[in-house]
Amino acid sequence: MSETKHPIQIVSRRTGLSPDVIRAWERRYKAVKPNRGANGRRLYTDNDIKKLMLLQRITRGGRRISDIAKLNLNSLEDLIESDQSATFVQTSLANRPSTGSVMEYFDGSIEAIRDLDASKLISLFKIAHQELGAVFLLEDLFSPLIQHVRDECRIGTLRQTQEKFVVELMKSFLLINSSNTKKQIKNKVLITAPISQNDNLNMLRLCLVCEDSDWMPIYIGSSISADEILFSYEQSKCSLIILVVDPNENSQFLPNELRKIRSLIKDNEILIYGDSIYYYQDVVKETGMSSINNIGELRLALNRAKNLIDFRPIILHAKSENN
Amino acid sequence: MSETKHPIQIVSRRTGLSPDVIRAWERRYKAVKPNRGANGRRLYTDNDIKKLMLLQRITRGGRRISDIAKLNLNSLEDLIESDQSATFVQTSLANRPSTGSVMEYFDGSIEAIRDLDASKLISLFKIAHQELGAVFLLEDLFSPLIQHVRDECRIGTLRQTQEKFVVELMKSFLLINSSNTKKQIKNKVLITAPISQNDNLNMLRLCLVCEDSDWMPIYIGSSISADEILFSYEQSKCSLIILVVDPNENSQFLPNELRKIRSLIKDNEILIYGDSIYYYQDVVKETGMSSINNIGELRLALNRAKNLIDFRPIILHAKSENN
DNA sequence: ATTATCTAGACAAAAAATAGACAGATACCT
DNA sequence: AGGTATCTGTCTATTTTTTGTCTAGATAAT
Repeated sequence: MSETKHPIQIVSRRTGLSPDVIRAWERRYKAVKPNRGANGRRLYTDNDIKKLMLLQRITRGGRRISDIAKLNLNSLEDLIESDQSATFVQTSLANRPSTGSVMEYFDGSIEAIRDLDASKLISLFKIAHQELGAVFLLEDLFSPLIQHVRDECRIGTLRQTQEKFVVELMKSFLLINSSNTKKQIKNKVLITAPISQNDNLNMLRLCLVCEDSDWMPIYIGSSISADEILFSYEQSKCSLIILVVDPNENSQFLPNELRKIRSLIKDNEILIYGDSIYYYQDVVKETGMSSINNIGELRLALNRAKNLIDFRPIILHAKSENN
Repeated sequence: MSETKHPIQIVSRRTGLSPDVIRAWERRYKAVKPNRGANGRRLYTDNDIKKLMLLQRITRGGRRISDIAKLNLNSLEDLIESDQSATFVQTSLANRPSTGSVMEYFDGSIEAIRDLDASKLISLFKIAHQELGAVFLLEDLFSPLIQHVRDECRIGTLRQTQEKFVVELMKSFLLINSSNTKKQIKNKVLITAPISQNDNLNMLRLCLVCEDSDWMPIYIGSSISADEILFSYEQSKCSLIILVVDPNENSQFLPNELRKIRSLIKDNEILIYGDSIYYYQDVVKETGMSSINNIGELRLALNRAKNLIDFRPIILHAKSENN
């Protein structure tokens, strides 16, 4: 099958080696011996390419090309494997003394945000997370930080990009590091936002609170249509739904969307969380959802729901079986 | 059946090749042998057009026309396939020793995605990350996984929510865990996408490659306006910019946006990365940016740029001081 | 008359080859 | 440590080949 011969350009692109290097390796170490076409141009086989790719990787790992150029494919693959496993041993996490207060994290974060230095910011977050735990990380560091960045943005000291940057990182950090709890959680809660809603950071905050209240949050992101919400709710066997609404977005469709959701999910409690849900009071009442204005109310509602479910654990998903 | 014959003008329009080129390819390499009408004009069949389109794509991809002109349709399709897939899989080897465990991660991930179980998926990712390292995690697990999920989505076995779910988690995971290198990296590269572009996962993939080539990626997300890009570029003292473009999005504004960026950032090299930048060839050439088609090319460009910078380290940010 | 197409040849940019040089690392040897 | 030698990726200069484009003159179509 390897009838196809490749010109040096293609080899270069596939291997990431410059044509100069490829020729040098041939000239100096006979790493590959491509045949020539009638016109003197090199024509490489698939095996040549494979070998060059291996060589490229191994040399980037620190070996000298002269030592390995003459090896055959199998030896090279063995080599790459042993090199690979050797690097694993190296990367062990250093023990970090728990220094510093939240204030230091804050200042360090600001600096990292100013420089758009993601790795610095993340390592700060990691340390803070270890020291403070998820909830306090959010309340004591993230919240004031995002507040501060938004203020600075408004007066022009920081840029929109920097706000996006930090929000994105916080979001990802929470998403990846929030679910570290080892404790057994049985009750699941679906956290999402209907179509045209986008405040992901806030939603992740709710995830944390839920986890803190012994609920297992199922977070499926925002801008989710009614039937996707239904599907996720049934699929993950949640016993509660929290919809996050954000009045800043253009939300003329929200009332209708809420009605659609309710028509699909009839039996269960649905909480609506948002800073200013009073705009939608009427629809909320009409659809029989419970509006939640702040974290305290959320905690109360979560506990109430938990007791309710513990009381009648079986009935909840009766509906999903009719499908 | 295929009685319809096409004049050269039509062929030119359909293939994107100039009539001159089409004739030259026939004269020099007998790429196609159109019959002539009574008047001596060339009349091309649908198959001719198909072949010319394939030839066009392959030559754009770096092969020489003289090498491929005489191949038949099937060989050409194989070739385009292998070149294409080479850009995707690229670094992954056919038989890696860890295939067994990767397979387990894969199956476990599918299950977690089905259940929308974020914590399970993340802990799988974490283990895989430790075992494979960032690059192989992406190439051997994430790429096939996302491919599979998208396929399942298309045939309806998985839902849109589940695709969003896994993409979001992968994105966050990469963002948080990619920058773990301890090595000293001096050169920074800004990775972003202009307004109305959104393929974040791909961008994070580029971040990994950059890191692998000893560049420090500054990732500021997508849909960034020209002046925000300028700001980030100066603020973080990058010496290189990579713009990721995604032709799927509605991108009628892209050419103008590129011009705007170039007008703000005159002196430095700007790379454009995307699967099909051909569409924008003209603007790319006009703005003097370098188009990058695949990871191999990116590696080359990064190395070249690094050498360029090492050679003249001071001149680079002279411009930002005139402000 | 204008436009499109054809042939044949010419041209310049790009790509590839060879040989040699150079400079930053790395290794080796006092 | 310090000096020397080697390694190695890149670059230069020059030649040859490839290849897209252009020109000019002729012919046919609209």
